[in-house]
Amino acid sequence: MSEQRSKRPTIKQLAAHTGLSPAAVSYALRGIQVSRETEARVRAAADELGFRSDPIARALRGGKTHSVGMLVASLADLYTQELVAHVQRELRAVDHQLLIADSDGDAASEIPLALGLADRRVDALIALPIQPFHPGWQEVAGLVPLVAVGDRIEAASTAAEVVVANDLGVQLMLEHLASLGHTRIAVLSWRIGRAPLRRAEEAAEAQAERLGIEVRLEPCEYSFNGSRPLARELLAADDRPSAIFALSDSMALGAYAACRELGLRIPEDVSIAGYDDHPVAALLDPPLTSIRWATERVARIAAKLALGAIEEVAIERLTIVPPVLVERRSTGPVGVR
Amino acid sequence: MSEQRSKRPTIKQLAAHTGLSPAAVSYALRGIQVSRETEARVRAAADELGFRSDPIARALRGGKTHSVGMLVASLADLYTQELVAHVQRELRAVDHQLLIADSDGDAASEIPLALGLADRRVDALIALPIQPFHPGWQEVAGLVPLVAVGDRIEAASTAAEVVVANDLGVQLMLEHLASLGHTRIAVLSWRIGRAPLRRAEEAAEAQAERLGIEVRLEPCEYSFNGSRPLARELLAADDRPSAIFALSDSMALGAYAACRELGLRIPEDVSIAGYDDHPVAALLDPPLTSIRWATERVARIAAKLALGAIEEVAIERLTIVPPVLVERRSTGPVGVR
DNA sequence: AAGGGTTACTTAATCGATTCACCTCTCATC
DNA sequence: GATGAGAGGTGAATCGATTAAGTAACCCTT
Repeated sequence: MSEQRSKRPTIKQLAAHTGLSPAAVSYALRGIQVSRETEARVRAAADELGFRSDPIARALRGGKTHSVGMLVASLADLYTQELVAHVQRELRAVDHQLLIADSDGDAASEIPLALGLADRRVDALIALPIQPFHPGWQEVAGLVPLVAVGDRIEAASTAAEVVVANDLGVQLMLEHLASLGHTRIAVLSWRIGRAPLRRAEEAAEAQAERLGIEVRLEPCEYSFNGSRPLARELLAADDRPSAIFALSDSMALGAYAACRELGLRIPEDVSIAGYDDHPVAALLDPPLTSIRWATERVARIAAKLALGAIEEVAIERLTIVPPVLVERRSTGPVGVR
Repeated sequence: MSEQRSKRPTIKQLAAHTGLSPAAVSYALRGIQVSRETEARVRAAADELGFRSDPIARALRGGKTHSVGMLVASLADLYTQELVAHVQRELRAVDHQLLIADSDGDAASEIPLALGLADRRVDALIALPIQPFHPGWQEVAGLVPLVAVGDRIEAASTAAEVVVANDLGVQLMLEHLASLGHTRIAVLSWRIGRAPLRRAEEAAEAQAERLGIEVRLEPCEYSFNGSRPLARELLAADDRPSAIFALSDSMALGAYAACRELGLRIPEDVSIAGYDDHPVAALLDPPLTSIRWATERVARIAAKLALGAIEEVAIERLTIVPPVLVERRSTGPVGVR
């Protein structure tokens, strides 16, 4: 079973091969304090033996690991996947590795996972927190530069934050729906009633009052298939809402499926709205009205901030991304019943 | 700028705190060769000081890192994202970390990325290779247990392989389309004309001959938005195909969008078929006919195999997953022109 | 009471790279 | 020809945990 694992050349073997000391080789590889000639000789030997510096050893000694951690709340979610993909692309461009941890909606595991990433000596940590108030973030931020995305982390001194103004996004959508005559709207939220969705929920309630419409918050499993039964139940009821506003495109997809199962037309019988404006949203039938907050841009900003924090250059401490309403054809005027 | 990074308690501090030697603490934490009393004392001290064993130091010494690497060809792709999400979930259940590298379709970077993951001492590596023939895999497999997914890696002694019988999948779909009367079919493939898609392409050509139909292979950008202009061009031509078979649901989505732009009805004017059967496929309008190969199951198998290889238990060396045709409403009989 | 076998530790080496402190030349300067 | 500076190295400690080898104490046996 246990095959023989080959071992790669170390700096010590390079030293033996070139007749230098390990220290000299180390310096040579980084081109400091050595003669041109020695440097060339070491590089040649390194190429010949296929030497790759061991990131683990370097990390232990305290150097950079060229890796960035990312803590997400649900890798099953479409927009999170987008975010991850774009961050990964940014990092790849500068030869950094991405380590992913997924709390899978479990608030209690969030801090331990973040600490676990810090223990692995990631040079920076990008987090999409679900518990921004947890004091544990303080410890995390003490171990590694922390970039918060989506919501502010109140409990710690983060290196930077990229905040999406979700209260504005919720406002835009509810205004849009209200202007179409909707007065009974179901808002699909996440089962964990915490930030950042808590803020979105608060915004929804505030807007409901302001606009004089009825908004019902429905805690939901966070995925296409999770929202499907809930949407079905809501739409089958006698007092069914005239519009469903899902706080994520993934959940909106579940609502689409429920409509089709029940034979309801979108938007004639019920309006459906999403959040995130995932690329898929525009390809649905009908195309989904959603709130765009430029996932790709946010990902790029987050990655740049993380890299900036690593280099210890001055970075923007707080970036606020205003979302916009993308009106497509899944929302329409309230029909006659 | 440079904030003070706090340092966590080490085994040495635990030793000082308990009056034991570092070695004794190390043993105690793993419950071997120590008295019950000492073990309890050490554990209590560990809890008190908030001790977490340093995975980097452990890795350097040669122990397990409790992390698994995953090399993918396109994190932007829906099915890859699914795969990653499910693998991550399996790993999380046993407290392992996932490290991701994305070659982004660049064949040349595949081996270096794999080696980079091996350098980080992942306990096992799950790879979705785009260059299964590359001799570099031999070196990778020599460094870390290698689990190949999607296609066999010919060039190396892998620990295990999970192969999807894509030739069968292609056959099923083309037979289905042929039985509906389609004789001119465009197959959207990937721009990198390599395995595993090369095998799918070969299968397509073989089936075309067998079934007596015309199949045109169209190399394509690998994403929704990438396939959109190509599909549009194909469908706008005079000799447009009566069916489009995209070798990934992501690309099928682009074809949907192209149809809508051109005012073509699915499946009356053109049939669209996908591959992978992503959860979104069933939610489209019309629901997408696709080939299911149970992404979640494959992910679970791959994760289990990786973990099995780590534990050095006997594992299935070759698992072949037969895909099945999921017939939905995006494919139909050829209409009259 | 001497010998054998456990148990519960301690000491020191190890993993691979980095870095501090030191050493030895060479060369310019007065 | 002594002084000093700087270039180009070397040796050893270090990061934190693991582990082989060694030791001291103790119990049991004959």
